[in-house]
Amino acid sequence: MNEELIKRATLHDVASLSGVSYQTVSRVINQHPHVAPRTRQKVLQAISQLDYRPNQAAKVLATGRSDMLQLIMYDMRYGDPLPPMLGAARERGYTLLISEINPLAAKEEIHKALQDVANRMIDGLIVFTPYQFIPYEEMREVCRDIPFVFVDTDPGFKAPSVIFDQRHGVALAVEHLIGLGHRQIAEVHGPPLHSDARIRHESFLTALAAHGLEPGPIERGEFVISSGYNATQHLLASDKPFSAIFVGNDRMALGALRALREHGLRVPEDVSIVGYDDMAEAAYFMPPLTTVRQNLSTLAQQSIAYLVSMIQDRTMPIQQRVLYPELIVRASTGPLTA
Amino acid sequence: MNEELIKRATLHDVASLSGVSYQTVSRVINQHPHVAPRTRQKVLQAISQLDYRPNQAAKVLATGRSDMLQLIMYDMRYGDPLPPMLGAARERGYTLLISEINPLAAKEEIHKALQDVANRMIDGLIVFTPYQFIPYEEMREVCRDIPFVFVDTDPGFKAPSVIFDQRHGVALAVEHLIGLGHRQIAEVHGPPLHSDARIRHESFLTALAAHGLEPGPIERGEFVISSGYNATQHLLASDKPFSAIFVGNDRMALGALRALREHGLRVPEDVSIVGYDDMAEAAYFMPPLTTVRQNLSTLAQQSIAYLVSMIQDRTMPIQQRVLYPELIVRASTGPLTA
DNA sequence: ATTTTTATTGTGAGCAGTCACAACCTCATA
DNA sequence: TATGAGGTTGTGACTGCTCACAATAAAAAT
Repeated sequence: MNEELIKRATLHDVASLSGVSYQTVSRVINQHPHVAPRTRQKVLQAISQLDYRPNQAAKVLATGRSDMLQLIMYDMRYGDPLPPMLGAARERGYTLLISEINPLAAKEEIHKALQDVANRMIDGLIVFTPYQFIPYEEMREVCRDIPFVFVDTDPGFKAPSVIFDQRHGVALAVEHLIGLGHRQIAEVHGPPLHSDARIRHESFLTALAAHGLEPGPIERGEFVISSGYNATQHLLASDKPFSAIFVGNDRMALGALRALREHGLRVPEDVSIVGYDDMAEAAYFMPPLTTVRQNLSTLAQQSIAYLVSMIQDRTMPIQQRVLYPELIVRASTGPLTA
Repeated sequence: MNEELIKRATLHDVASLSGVSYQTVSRVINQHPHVAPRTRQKVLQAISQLDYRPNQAAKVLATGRSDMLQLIMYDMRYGDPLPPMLGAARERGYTLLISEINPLAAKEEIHKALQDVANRMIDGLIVFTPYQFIPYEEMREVCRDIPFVFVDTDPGFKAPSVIFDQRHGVALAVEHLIGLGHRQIAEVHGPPLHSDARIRHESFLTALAAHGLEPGPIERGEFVISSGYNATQHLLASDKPFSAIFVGNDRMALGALRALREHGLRVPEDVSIVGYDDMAEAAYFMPPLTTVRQNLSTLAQQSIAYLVSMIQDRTMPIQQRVLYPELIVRASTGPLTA
């Protein structure tokens, strides 16, 4: 009764049990046409009898394809894009594997990590890191012939990429504030190494300049809640007045709300606040946050679609697909009160 | 100059270039001892000259090991446990792959998804789904000889598992409220199919009973913000009075805070609130949320450690490792005011 | 100097599939 | 009845690596 050592059934086991060749079994498994219904039946019967499961590693080795895509993220706690990415991949018949990489790590370490990924016989790679952490040519070299798409990287980056036009998003936010009468607009931006943070910051200055306005006080945060809190305290301590704050992401905006409240300032009566990202909680902040939403479903769809088309057609030209964000107006912004 | 079709170098290419056998090359790659330094040098030289990269699929096929673990989550948006899990796996020399499964899907679909995972030549599986979605024996059958650990499942579930003693966590929360003088405690619990939600709910009733108290009004939510908001409105509409609410998770607590505020009730002066999970934002709620924290690092460490020990020793007995949560007291709870 | 030990290398046979090709069988058509 | 067309099956040669074993060389012990 010692069934410990029963080996997994292979294609050949199934073949000999059902009295056909291994090739025929392979055909049945891969849904090839040109298999007689009766034969197929026999094979399927043998498969279930032996509880046969095809060995993926062997398949990958033989075909050179794995039907797996890998998504590389820079921070797993920011999980919002994951469900749409998984969905988009699945829709196209791919399994999406997810892993993390630290874009601020030493160059060698990054290379090692990327090579590791590239060797795992993956059909394509999505690099979701708003850090310009590796040049295109270097990436090509590391990845060999594995196609990859950058997501959320710099505009104008000459590499396969899908991005949001954050300049546009920031302009929407700033114009909204200006439309409400605000002229002295402060800013809390994120870490400059973070592409999104840098672009949003630059766009903020550009947008103000386009309207002939000088920026109000500016502080730097790190995209985490506490840094938004601290930065806002610094804003309040500065002698430059302001009636609104543009905050680089929603998380920091949450910190900003607390700082203002502790200072006895009401939002939006005393200070208006605009965030960025429209995270799930933003609608439930006190008050609900006006913010810029980027449609992550679209982003995921486009990224996967682009990647898959590169897999299928190696001559696919490099392009940058640009998507547009939208402004979500809630209660954290209001007209300037004299 | 057509370098399109350069094939990837193989072990044999390296071998012939460096004038040794393929086996020796293999030894160099796998850091085996018993390779003469000079030989190793020659081989390494050839490897870098050919830019050789070992083919993982072939390795997996030949060894039957992949040095990969897979983590199955039920909801990717809940990304908090991911970083510690990735770290814990990496520390032990494993790459962690992450994927999602819908525990409420049809049984067949779940089986298919699990088989898919199991066939991918993975060394071990962590199932992080607080849903009793598959019996132990069935899971064994699907996974064959691949070890797996359930995380965050029911206490007393006879399967390899790592859980938090939520009964204890809830008791801490309830006793905290009772200690503040509260006697009429309402509850917003999560969906009963969700193990955590159910256990927290049951523990809430038990904890009250242990102190001879009747529960206040009880509403059901779905663990998302809006449901906490709605449920709390229902609580307020009921005729049962209460001075505190125990909310099944922090997200719903956020909704509850808004509902109370809109109702003109102050927290904690009029109503105290305790949440569960201690999500990153909880400290920045208005007011900062008193909640129950579960140390996810410890959870990750223990899960991976247990899984790895099962991989290394197939006779490892089934056990359930129980960890303890702690109460984090913030400003959302205060003494009962007559 | 001879034996034993130990370090270093090479050989055959897998691992579990796929692909390209060839061979066979029908069946309808000329 | 012969002839192709096409559906159906089988064969050989791969995919790139590791394992167990054997063979050799060098060093240590007798």
